[in-house]
Amino acid sequence: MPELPEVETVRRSLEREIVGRRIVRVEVRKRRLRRPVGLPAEIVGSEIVGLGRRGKYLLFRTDRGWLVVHLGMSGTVRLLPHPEPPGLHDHIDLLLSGDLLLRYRDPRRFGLWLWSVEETPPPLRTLGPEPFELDGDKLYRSVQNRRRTIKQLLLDGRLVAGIGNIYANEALFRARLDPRLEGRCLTREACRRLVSSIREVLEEAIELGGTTLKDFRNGRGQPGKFQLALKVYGREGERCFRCQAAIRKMVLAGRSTYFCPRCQR
DNA sequence: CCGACAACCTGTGAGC
DNA sequence: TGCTCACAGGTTGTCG
Repeated sequence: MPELPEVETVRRSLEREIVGRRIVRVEVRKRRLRRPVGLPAEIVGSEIVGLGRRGKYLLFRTDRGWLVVHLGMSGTVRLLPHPEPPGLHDHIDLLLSGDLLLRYRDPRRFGLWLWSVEETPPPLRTLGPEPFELDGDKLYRSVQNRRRTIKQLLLDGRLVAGIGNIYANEALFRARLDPRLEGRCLTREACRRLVSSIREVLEEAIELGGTTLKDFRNGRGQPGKFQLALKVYGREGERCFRCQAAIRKMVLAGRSTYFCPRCQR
């Protein structure tokens, strides 16, 4: 579910409410996520002093360390002003001072919760630059010898952080690049165009509160609106908004790939 | 080093 | 209606 714009949307929706509060109680009802949830006793009593994001990771900065959260495919975090009994798949609760409850739900359990005393624990160490810190020349250097397709390369977090399947498809459409092109086939010019397209699409998506295909919600339970602005994702057989050709769908490295066969070359 | 693929989970919708 | 199967927004480990 959540790619960079969705995680940023969640971050913004939570920040004001939670910064300055203490973590009063932690309840883990299901430890088995992507990795077993390990939250030390030290976390209880800590104060949340900031909420950041790196790629698709949410970073709760406390006065004692970092709580690192990844939402996986189906994770959601929401704030409940009044405690209510947990539902199926509500795996983790953080009770914050002032009786605010931060509740984590994750049906597929691909999410990640870990505590770290450093800002950059292992899963973040291999992450590539934020898309907003990337430039065309840097992207060009990292794809120029690669035989994998540009679509696969965009999905590789070691190259650039935060881009998932929806926005990889959308950025390639905007840059008018065929997702099947091998990385080494891209010109410097194409890389510059692609980086601009990535930035644009991510910024617009953040502006619209992310994409809600099905169950994405921000911390206040509100859906995003960017699904209304998608140009190719999920539009197989429909007309290209630019040239009217039929949008095609194919599977690339196991992921659904949508593109306009006429515009993207 | 690189790339392909399986694995980790549950829910849902299509097709029969 | 009910069953089975493929697929879904992500990451990581293994193997060749």
